Amino acid sequence: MQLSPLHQDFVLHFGEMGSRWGINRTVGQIYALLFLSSEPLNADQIVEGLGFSRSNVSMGLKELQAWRLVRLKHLPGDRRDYFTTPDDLWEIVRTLIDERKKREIDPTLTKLRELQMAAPGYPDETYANNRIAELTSLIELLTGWYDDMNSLETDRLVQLLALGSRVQKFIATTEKIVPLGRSRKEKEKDA
Amino acid sequence: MQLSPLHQDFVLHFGEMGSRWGINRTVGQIYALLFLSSEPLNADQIVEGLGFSRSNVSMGLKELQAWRLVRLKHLPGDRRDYFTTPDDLWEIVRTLIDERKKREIDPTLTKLRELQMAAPGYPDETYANNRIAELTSLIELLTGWYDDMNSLETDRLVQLLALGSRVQKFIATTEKIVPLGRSRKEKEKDA
DNA sequence: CATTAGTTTCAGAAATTTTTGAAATTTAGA
DNA sequence: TCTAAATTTCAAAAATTTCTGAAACTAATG
Repeated sequence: MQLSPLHQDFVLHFGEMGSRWGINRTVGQIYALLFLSSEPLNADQIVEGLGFSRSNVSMGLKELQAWRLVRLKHLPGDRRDYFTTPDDLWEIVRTLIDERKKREIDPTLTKLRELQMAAPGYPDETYANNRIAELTSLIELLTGWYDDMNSLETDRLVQLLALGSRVQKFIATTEKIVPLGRSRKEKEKDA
Repeated sequence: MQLSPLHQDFVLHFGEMGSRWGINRTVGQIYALLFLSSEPLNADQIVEGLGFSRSNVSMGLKELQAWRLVRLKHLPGDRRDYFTTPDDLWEIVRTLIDERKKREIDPTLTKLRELQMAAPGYPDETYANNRIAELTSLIELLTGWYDDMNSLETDRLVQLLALGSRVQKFIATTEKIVPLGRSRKEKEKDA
């Protein structure tokens, strides 16, 4: 399979960007190829298209599966594995963010909480302990918000994204009419 | 300067995570050390604390400056460069996201737009062209939303984050009373 | 149960990135 | 302008990551 110039360009770009996204060139290119392909592809077709060794492609596919970024398909009367990317781009985005959060943020949050537990053992390091506490609650706010938004249906999510910072103004102007109800939980926290 | 166990633990963690965040171990550790330090540090103090070579620290500091993640300070009567991280964590988060966006997303958006321009030249590749168009508008929605949110003052931003997906419900219930005004621009687009 | 198409593993080769020490450059003040 | 402290550059060494080909493994089918 000879790649068209369009595919070529797209695939090479994703390969180059791969390293910035914390995946390698091979994985980036394989994903790009699958992303543009209307039909599922098997490992040999990928080898043909990209010119990597068979084993490299196998590794790459394994990594993409670990990231939950590709789906495995089987064609009738063919026992080879075929791979696709989800049709729904929002599903891809959600997976991508979930997995990056899992790899890049969760371990740090765990470590920060652990350090915070140990803080009384370092009574002289007030500044450092404060920084750690501040960082922890900031990350907790952000990840909590993310979990919350992630629970929305895509349509609702898109609606909010399109609204952008105007929600702010919206809330401000309507608050006089319909007071912004904070949850009971929050009020108790403050009290 | 011998690092306390608290510093040690924090610094080593950031070093390890560095590779997942697209920076290297040295850079991660230098940043962590500066982050916990109440006072600005000069290169030699960092060398002492972390045990890297002087030149490695110099490179690392240069990279952190390229990321706009450290500030340069000068103490009176001392011509060495001293470095700190901003007191305000939100400033750090904003810089971090801006820079990652610049490195990880903007180049791809540029490439996607370029490919989209060229689409009429590939009339047979309908599926690929559609995928590219869809991906472009999704990324544009996300980055547009981000730019918008980024323009908010921190207090407002925190308010919205704390509210989370409840804005959704809030909008839904109040819309009957105060209709959700889409901007004129948007209405014209639809027409 | 032997064959064979398909896939994975793994040790070493190749490529890339990180780290270092020595030399070069910069700059503030004598 | 000269000196010396401070910093940066750069080529090579060290470490790490990626990639390959050969061998091992797996499982469907005759």
